[in-house]
Amino acid sequence: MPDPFDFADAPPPPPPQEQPARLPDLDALNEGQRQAVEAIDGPVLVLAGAGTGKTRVLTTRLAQILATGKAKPWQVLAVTFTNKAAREMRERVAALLGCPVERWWVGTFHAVGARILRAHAESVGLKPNFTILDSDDQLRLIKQLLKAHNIDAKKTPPRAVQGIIQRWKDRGLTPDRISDAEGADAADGHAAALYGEYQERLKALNAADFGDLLLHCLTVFRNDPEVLGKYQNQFRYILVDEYQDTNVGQYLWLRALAQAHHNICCVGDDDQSIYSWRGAEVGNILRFEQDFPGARVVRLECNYRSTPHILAAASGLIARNESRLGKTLWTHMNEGEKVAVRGVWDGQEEARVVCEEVEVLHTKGHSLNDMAVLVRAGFQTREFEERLIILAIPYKVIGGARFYERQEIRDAIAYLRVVVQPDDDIAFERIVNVPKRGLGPASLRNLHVLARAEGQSLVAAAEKLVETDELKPRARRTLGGLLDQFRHWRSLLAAMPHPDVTRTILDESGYTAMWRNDKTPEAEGRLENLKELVRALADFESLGDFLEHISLVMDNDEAVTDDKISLMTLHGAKGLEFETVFLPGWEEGLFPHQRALDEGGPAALEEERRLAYVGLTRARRRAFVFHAANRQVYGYWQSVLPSRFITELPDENVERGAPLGLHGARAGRGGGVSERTATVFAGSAWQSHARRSAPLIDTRSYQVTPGHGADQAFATGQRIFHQKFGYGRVVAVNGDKLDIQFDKAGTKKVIQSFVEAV
DNA sequence: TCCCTCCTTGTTTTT
DNA sequence: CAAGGAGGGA
Repeated sequence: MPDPFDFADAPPPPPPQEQPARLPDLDALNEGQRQAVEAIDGPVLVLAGAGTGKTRVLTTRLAQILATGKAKPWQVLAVTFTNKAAREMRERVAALLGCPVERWWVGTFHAVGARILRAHAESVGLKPNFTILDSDDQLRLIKQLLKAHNIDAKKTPPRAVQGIIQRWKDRGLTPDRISDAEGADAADGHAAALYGEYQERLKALNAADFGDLLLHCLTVFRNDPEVLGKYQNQFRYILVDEYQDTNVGQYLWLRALAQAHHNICCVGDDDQSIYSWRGAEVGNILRFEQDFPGARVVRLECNYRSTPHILAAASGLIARNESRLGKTLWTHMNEGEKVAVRGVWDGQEEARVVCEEVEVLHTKGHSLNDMAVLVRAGFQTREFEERLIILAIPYKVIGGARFYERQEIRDAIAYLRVVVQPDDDIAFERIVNVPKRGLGPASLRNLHVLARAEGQSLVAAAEKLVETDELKPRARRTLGGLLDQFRHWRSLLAAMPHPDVTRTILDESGYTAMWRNDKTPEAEGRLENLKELVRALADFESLGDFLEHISLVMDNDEAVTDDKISLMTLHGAKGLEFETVFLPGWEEGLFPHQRALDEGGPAALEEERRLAYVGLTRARRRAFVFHAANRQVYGYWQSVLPSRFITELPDENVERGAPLGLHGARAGRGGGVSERTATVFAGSAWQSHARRSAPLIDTRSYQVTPGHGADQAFATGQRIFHQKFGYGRVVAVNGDKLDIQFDKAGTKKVIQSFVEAV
């Protein structure tokens, strides 16, 4: 597999072979699409409604720019949000041109950001080989920081801190730009300080998190106009997919890069903006014309996907939103069926009815690949899975635990990371006691203390520590053995293909054996996954390449060869389409979700409505909406009301079907039901916001430096004190290691920073 | 150091 | 209800 992030170092010597690119055929496009393709110069916003051929416009436009010679491939920057989208873009443009395109900048925001950052890492205090941390690593780091400050993880949940920091990064805010007011009310007022320290730690670890990949770019651009100028001039044409999902940081990044040529083309649909909760700013797309003066706006409103009823139902629904640019989708298609709305008794019946319909369609010859169940929340898939298993209908759950997020894969990768980059403390900590080797928190604390005092990485500290008597003999031997293994594996890298090295590492470390001895039912699958990992490794040039790839590419596309119905969340369904779509769980509290209602106000309700719009517009020919009268939430049975979105669907496009199993539900609508619903939702989870004032924590009580000897010089004969061994006298000095004759403990080798002069 | 029990907490998720 | 984390006891 070619490395999808194989960007050229910019700008390279022109490729020797001028490629025989063919001009894309514009006659196949409709009027709007052609306008969007031909408006090459200047800022352009393409408002592409669902199913209006957005990708086609984007790819044809790219092909056009390249084929007419308006720009060389490396002068074109095309950014997407997912690797899948980037891959698709590459493939389709290559197909249009009839030849592969080399050295162009097509990738996700993060991949492109990483590429730029590696070239200028020094100016933000990183080395070019910095590690990219994922959210799991981040969390680990934040927990450490909380602990170091004696901050109660119950009052200040690490997850919350992580979220706050991430949101700040989304907005392009470095720690020095957090206003006092803002810092004060986040996470008991700790967040601002923690953010600063978190960044310091990352720098010390030579690591960047996902947010940093863009945030550091912004800093580089800000501090170094020459570098910025280089990229501004290089990128003659910039294309952005899914612009409605960009956050402030991404917007600033794009605006900075587009300053020289102003040829930026953003494609998006404000009605499909469903990621505000992770920092996306619909405002970016709503404001485009002000941000880029002289911008041309092209609307794509001819829908090639859905039947008129489906389209009208979706349009009628989304028309209730206030903050939108507004589009009127239309279609040439024949009428088709109305959107079917069905009430059922409970979740089980819902699953039963849906699966019956699936079976009926399947026996009529419809492929399962053409059907999908789209749910609001992940837990909803369970009932469908159970039912599908009973009926022996093949299914796939999309967006479950991803391959690279599985425990065993992350462990294996941590081993590789330590071998490739010994300073990777996060990875080291993850595997130092996996499998269990008796190097628990106590030994680790020792390492930490030393590493902090000496400003070194854990592995470096460990190398030093095993030379001394600081550790108990057993721990010392184990740690020494582990370090020897690291060295050994590192030396293998030069001599052996990296998949073999990996297998060796997994075997020799005892990691494989650990799972082989594990009697739980998952163990076998985990071993399978490890094999799969080794197999996947063969596709990469080197371990380094592989690690870069997986830190950025967390996707796992399954083979789509066999016929299976898809189960996924509405979020996961964006960008996909199916002949038949089932939309269960349209109930107040679940969809729109109670949490959105409680926390996000009217804006959040509009986002939920957009989510409903996305769901409906995934359907080509058939859409079924379901609502149950009773649903089990957190183990309790609740009576629930049909979603307001059901009421908002235009009557003429909806067939409100035989009222199945509404015996209790609708009848009780007048009073008791809604009251009970209200009580249940009011009572449960949404008090997480209640903030109690915490006593101020005395951070001085935590001491990082063990002794005071770190920067002291010791001379032979000097009296000293050591935390563990007590008083003694220096008998020899070897650099920062001392031989001490202890009064009680005999002669020991210890590290200077562990003793203090008395 | 490890294991067990108790308690809390429950969307959506890419990179 | 169910999972994950924290804290306590062996």
